[in-house]
Amino acid sequence: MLRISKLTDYGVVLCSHLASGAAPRSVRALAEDTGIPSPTVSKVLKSLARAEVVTSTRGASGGYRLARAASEVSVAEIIAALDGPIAVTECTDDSAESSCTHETDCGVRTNWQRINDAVQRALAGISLAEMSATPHSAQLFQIRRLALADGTQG
Amino acid sequence: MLRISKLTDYGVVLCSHLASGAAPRSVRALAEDTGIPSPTVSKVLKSLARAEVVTSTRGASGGYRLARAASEVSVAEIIAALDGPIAVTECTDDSAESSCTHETDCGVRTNWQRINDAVQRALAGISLAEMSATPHSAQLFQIRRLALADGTQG
DNA sequence: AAGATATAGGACTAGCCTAGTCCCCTATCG
DNA sequence: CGATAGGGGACTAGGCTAGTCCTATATCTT
Repeated sequence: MLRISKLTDYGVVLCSHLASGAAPRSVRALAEDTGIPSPTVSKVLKSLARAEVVTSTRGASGGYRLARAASEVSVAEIIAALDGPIAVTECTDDSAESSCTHETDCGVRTNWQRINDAVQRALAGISLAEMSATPHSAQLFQIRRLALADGTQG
Repeated sequence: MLRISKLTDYGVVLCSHLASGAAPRSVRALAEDTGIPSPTVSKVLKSLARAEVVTSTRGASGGYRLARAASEVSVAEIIAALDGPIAVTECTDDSAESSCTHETDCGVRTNWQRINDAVQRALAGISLAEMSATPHSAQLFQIRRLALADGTQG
């Protein structure tokens, strides 16, 4: 299915909500806004905080904020924070290369790597600001930034 | 992880092997060549046959062949045959839209759809012939064809 | 015609991973 | 000092993936 996890989807939605205001928002408030159960909201934001996508403030009237401007946070970052590094196949993963014992036979491997890079590049080129854009302003969503041609022809 | 399933990976490897010759290859022979257990090889090829990516010949000296030239089979097809339609999020899937009850709130949705299309387009632009290319001929692998700019700005 | 070869289709199972929950600790504000 | 809010991690249930196996069917060879 080539599908990202639900938690990652939540992450994008939550960050998108955070992008709409500068004040820290509590887990509870975000849970109410998004309909995502609060323990799950908490879990997602904890991971995002560790990846320095969001920052947290403890104590009364604390909560979470985006660590940077929405335009400076890429979708790829959010995915990486919650789902681990983007690896389309096991071959393209950092670890566990021993599981594929016929790498020499496997001419396919290098090219999976390229596809992986391409997908990575695509997701890195999309900012949270663009993801948060309403459908009405979809014209502002420069899908052209997804173009993968740049810099991959080396 | 944004990862395709192992079966899909196998599918690409198997098709890649099939691309190297015109004669039908049996499950057993392919299993020996690739190191993939033969029941699994069988399962994968059955799915690919149903999707008309490969054709089968029964009986003695039968086996599987590519249904078309390797240059005419896209990676996206193989993924779709084995993993189902490409759907990065649940929102972008055809069915089960009821699971997301806050679609109106969710400005993110339309943009996931675009990302989905972009990934789809990327994978559709890569042929099996290109995937099968050895690393040495990697320069022939026109990653430029991954460019997603074309036709997505409507 | 008979037997060997090879796929078709589908049922079934084990194991892993995701999603979600919960608990206790620490920090900050009033 | 107490209330609020996040930090960290353990734990569990469910679903999905990967893999196996069995029987039926088609084709070739002798």
